[in-house]
Amino acid sequence: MPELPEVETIARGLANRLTGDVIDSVWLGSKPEPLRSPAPEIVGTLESAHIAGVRRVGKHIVFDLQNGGWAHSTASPGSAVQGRLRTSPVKRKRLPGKSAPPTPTAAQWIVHLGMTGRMLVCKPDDPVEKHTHMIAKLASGRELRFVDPRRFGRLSVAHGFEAPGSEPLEVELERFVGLFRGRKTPIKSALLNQKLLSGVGNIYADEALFRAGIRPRRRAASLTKEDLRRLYPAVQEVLKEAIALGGSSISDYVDSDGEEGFFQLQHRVYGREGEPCLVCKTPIKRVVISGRSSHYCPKCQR
DNA sequence: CATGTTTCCTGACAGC
DNA sequence: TGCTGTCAGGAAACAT
Repeated sequence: MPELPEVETIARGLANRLTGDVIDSVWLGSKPEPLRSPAPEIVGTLESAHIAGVRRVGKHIVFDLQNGGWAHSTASPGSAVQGRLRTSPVKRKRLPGKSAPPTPTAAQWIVHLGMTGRMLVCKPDDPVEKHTHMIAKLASGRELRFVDPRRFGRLSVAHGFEAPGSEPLEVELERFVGLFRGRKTPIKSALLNQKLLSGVGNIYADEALFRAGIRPRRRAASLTKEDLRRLYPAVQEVLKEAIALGGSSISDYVDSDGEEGFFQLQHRVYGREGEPCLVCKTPIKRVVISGRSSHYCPKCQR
């Protein structure tokens, strides 16, 4: 399941392979769930667009596009107000005083992989996998395909896309501490809250809490400054180590080259219910917190 | 607003 | 073999 390290790995792979290419045409499947922007807007933004770069923002893959097929400035801000498309992450920041921008050439294509989403760089004659929801034909002759059996993934286009929460690898300690102030929710849930930190998922939340010696059910507000001083580097270290190993592969995740990550070999609590703690041999416990399975050592974590 | 619960999805797997 | 039920989980929707 792609969290920050997996998305980072995938985005890097896509950047290496796709930067400089051009999207010639786009095919969208018939399933509406993956689309978070109106289909015509996605197609219009992507077709003829030059891929200037690919990066990760939180758990999102962001394709930076230039010279899209549409003069995108007029994509009506009010048109998607209704119905199920209301939360399109399209945000527009117009400079006050400037008249209608003549040539806004920068747009972003945002891909969230959800649980089972994959971005595959294929040859045109590669068999099209089941649950393929999008195919972008590239000027290089290759195809970029979005495959997602469970359809928790999301596609959208935006201008000035920003994640709602702080980047875990960039946030400063003071701000990190402030994120949890006064929150009655369990620290595990707070770590998963993307509006606080963008990119931490279930695996790395459990792993970071283990390294910091903090039980997942502790109320966030109850953590001492000392607790948070341990949690802060724990989160960053676990993410960095995972990125260095290409992420974790539990079942669904494969990066854009089809390679699996290896960080799952480093998991100390996640998926180890009943197995001995690697530090003290106490059996690892599993509990459910806000519907998320959470793993911890009852002795090492307080 | 903050927080907790339900819902969306399909494939894998256990049990019969 | 084939069926049924359960589980996995990110994040939006909904309820409190």
